[in-house]
Amino acid sequence: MEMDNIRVRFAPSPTGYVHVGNARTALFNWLFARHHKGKFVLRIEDTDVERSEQRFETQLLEDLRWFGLDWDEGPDCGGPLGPYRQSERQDVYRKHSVELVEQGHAYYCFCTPEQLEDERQQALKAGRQPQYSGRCRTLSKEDAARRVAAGEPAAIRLKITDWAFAWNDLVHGETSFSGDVIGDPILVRSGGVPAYNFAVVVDDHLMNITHVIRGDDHISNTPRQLAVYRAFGWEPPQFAHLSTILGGDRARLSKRHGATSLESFRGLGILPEALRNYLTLLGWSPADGKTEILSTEELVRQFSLDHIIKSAAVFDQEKLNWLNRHYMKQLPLTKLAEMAVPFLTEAGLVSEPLTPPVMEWLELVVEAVINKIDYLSQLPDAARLIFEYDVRKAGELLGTVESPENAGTREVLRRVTSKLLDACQLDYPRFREILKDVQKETGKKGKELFHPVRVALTAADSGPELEKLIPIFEKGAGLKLEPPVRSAADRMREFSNTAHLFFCG
RNA sequence: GGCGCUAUCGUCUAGGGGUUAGGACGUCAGAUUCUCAAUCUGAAAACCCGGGUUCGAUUCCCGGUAGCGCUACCA
Repeated sequence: MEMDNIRVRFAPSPTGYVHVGNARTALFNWLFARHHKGKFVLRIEDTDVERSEQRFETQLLEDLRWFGLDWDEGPDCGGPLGPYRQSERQDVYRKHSVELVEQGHAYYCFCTPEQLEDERQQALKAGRQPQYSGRCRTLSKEDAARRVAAGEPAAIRLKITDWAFAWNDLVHGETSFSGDVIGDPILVRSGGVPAYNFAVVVDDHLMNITHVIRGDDHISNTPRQLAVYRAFGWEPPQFAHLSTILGGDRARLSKRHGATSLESFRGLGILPEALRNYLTLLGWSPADGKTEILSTEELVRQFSLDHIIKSAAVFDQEKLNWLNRHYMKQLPLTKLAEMAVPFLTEAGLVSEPLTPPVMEWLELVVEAVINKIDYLSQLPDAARLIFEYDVRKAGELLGTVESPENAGTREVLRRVTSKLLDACQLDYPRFREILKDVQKETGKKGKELFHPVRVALTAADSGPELEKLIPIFEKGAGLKLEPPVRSAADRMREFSNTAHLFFCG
């Protein structure tokens, strides 16, 4: 295979929603270009997009950039073969379509949509192939030109003359279609808007695209496009068709399956490197067949079209989560704390100003809960027990401390509380000493000792290690945060008052 | 209806005419920890069906079935 001057493209429509399937297509193109040190071109298919929806393009580019892709030529950075927006290439399409008509490869079609729909329905009813009859094909050129000049609406159709279309698909191998299954396809709609199958071919050729890597829903479009290449006498690029991504119910992955857009993954706090790794694994595997965790550099190094699987894959959020957890743990705490800020702020757990000491403290917070979450947006919930203290909940979880059968628990909590209140400077070693003393005094140890203390301190019966929580409480209390974080002593004081620890038994 | 694409554990996949069919996520069990999580160890778990070809098919061929796509003046 000719591997010099590789040029690939990603040509999305700006809809304000980058589906993971499209993201994966973009990623595979990008990986292929980077692997071969070729060019990655971004082209916007916006012929149908309202001018007022221009903000969608901005959003699209931002999503792709967040995802970690960069492009050598595109609507924002330009390039030698622009413009890179289809809406700005209308003249190009017009010129090329007229050329085909003049050469006799295409013709004007005056059939109305209603007429065509009628024929279609009839063919379907009669069990025939619903296909354009070719009625306008035989109109004389002069006649057609006259009607067009008179302002009659006309579409332009391509004359299909070939018996068969075949190509060597880089993923699927030899693929072919018989020529008689496609009716003469529309090149330009009567409104003057070019049809997809025409515009892509013109663009891909004019932009010197060497490899077209796209979704396999385009396989059946390929013969139509091949026909356009042939009509122009252009050499077609190589094609590689990627399988579809399905949801758990084996239907195409769509919005109703949950998070399916780059934006939604970003909102969940999924790391782009995790998503890149996961999406690449969905349909591609490294040469050793075993490695699962591959950095983007490694993906670029190893990527190759011939390890792409042909069958559709079901999107598995659990596996993405697993990769995301991995990449989160790889991140330096400073970085992680920074990324956590928006999520914590939104949950109302922290507020400005986030001074350096506060950020340092947040690193401890993030570290304490990092292995309890799949992605960053779960962090506020996991860390809530640091920021909020619900004394009633603590009481409920511990049951009635007044009752006789809880005498042991009561004793533990009493002693811990008074020692905690006496301790002027609490850190974990000191806390540990206190518990040791209480253990000696009460004979309680292990779970019996720790559990009541944990519940009284956090109002939850599970959570991060007390070893991590104690310093977080103490340092947090010293920071004068808004809302404030309460110290261990403070929590115990309130608990003992509410539970009447010292007034019974 | 026609045409096309696809088919290995629940999921992502490796493999390939003779293998104990490999890895990963998830699940379950054990270890560990004050708890949950994390971690470590282990277990259960797959070649869609039928017919060829062959000494031998999960692998190659054909058919079926199922899923998906296209069948547009959608992209």
